[in-house]
Amino acid sequence: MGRYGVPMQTSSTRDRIVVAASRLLQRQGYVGTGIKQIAQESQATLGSIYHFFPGGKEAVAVAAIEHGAEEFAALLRTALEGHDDPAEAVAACSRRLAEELGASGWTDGCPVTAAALETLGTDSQIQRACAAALRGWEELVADKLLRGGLSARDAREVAVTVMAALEGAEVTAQVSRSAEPLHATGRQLARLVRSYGIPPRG
Amino acid sequence: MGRYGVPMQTSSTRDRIVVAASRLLQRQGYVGTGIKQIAQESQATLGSIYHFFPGGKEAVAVAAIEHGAEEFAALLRTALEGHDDPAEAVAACSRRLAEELGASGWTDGCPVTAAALETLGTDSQIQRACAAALRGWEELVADKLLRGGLSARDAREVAVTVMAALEGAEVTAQVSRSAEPLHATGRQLARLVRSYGIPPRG
DNA sequence: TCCTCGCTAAAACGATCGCTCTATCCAGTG
DNA sequence: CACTGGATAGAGCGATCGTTTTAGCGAGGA
Repeated sequence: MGRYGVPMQTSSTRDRIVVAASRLLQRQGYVGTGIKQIAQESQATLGSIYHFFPGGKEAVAVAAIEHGAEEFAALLRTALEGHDDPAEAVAACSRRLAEELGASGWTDGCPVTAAALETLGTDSQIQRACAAALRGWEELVADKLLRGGLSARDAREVAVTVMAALEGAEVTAQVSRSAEPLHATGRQLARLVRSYGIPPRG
Repeated sequence: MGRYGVPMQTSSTRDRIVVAASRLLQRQGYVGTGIKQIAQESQATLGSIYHFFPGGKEAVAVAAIEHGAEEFAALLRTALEGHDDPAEAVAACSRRLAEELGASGWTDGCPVTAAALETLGTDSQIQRACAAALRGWEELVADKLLRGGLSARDAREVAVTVMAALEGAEVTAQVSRSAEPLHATGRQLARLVRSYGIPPRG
C-alpha cells in the first residue's frame, strides 16, 4: 500500500526489485545475474535490496522465482479456461506461450528453467521454489484434464507430459528463434489428449 | 597419439579439457563454470587451455558443447536402433535417459539446455552450437519415424515434439530428483507415435 | 651439442562479484 | 521541537572472474 492509503501506481521499491529480478533471472539465469544489475534495473540501491532481503542474492532470487511462477500460472489458467475441450485448451497454452515469447524477442521463456538447472547440485531454496512451481503448473493442467473426463491416473501422466513438452518446446523455440516448435508441439499434444476420447458435454 | 606411438590410455590434454568442460557445463551452465575450474578438473593448466583454445572460454565451451551433443546423439542412436517399432524406440530413449540421469545423481542432464538458456540474448557461437545440436537430434528421431511409416510432414512435427518433451521431462526429472517424469513422458510419447498407425512389417 | 618449438606452468592484471558498513534522509510520534 | 526507526545511498571489503604475460620444460632435427 502506497502513500495516501491508496495502491501506488508506481510499485513499491520491494516490488520493483522482485519484478526486475524475475525478468533478469529468466533471461540470464541465477549466476549470470548480479545484485548490482538488479539494483540498477529496478531503480533501487544495494542498501534497499539488502534491507528488504537480508538473505542476500538467494533470497531475492527465491522471491523473484515465486513471482515469475505465479505469472506463468496465470497465463496457463487463462489459456486453459478459454476452452471447454481439454485438447483445445492445451493447444491454446502453447499458442499463448508462442505469442509472449515472440513479443519478447525470444528472450523471456520459462521463468524457472534456467535458474533450476544452475542450482541442481545444491540444496538451495531456489531448487525448492522451482520444484514447487513445476508441481503447481502440472496441477493446473491435470485439473483441466480431469474435468475433461480423463481418469486421475491418465490426467496426471498426461499433465506431466504436457508441461514437459511445453517447457522443452519453449527452449527449442528460443534457441531457434521461431514459434514453430511451440505450434507443432501444441498440435501434437492436442492430438495426444484427444486420443483419450472426449465424453460428450451435457 | 601418445608416447611409444600407441594411443594413450589417458587422453590427450586437449581431450581432457573438452571432456571436463562438457561435464561441468551441463551441470553448472556457462557462466557458472570458471576457466580455472575446468583447468583443475581436467588436470590441465591455464596455459594449456589458452594454448589449445586461443578463443578463450567461449571457444572451450563450443568444443565442449559439440562433444556433449555427439555423446547425446550416440545415446539416442543406440536407443532408437534397438527397436523396429518407432513407438517403442521413442520409449526406449526416455528409459535410457532416465538410467543415465539417475546414475549421475540427477545432475547430468541435457548437455546444451543450460548453456543455451544463458546465452540467449547474445549472438555467441555457443548459441549456434546449441541450435545445431537440437536440429541434429530432431533429425535422428525424424528419420526413425520416417522409416516407421510416418509421412515426412508428420515425422518432422512429431520429432520436434518428442525432443522437446524429452528435454522438458529431463529437466523435470532433475528438479524432482525422480525418474518418473521421464517414464511417464516416454509412455505418452509412445502412445502419440502409435496414434499414427504402424504399417505391418514385411 | 645446440636450437627450435609444441606444450606446460604460474604469477599477476584489471574488472567485477556478493556483501558489509556507515551515513543520511524523512515521515511519524511524544 | 527532538527523537526514533524504516528506508535509501554509496564507498569499500576480500574474493574470484577471464585473460595476459613471461618463464621453463623436454623431445626431435641440424
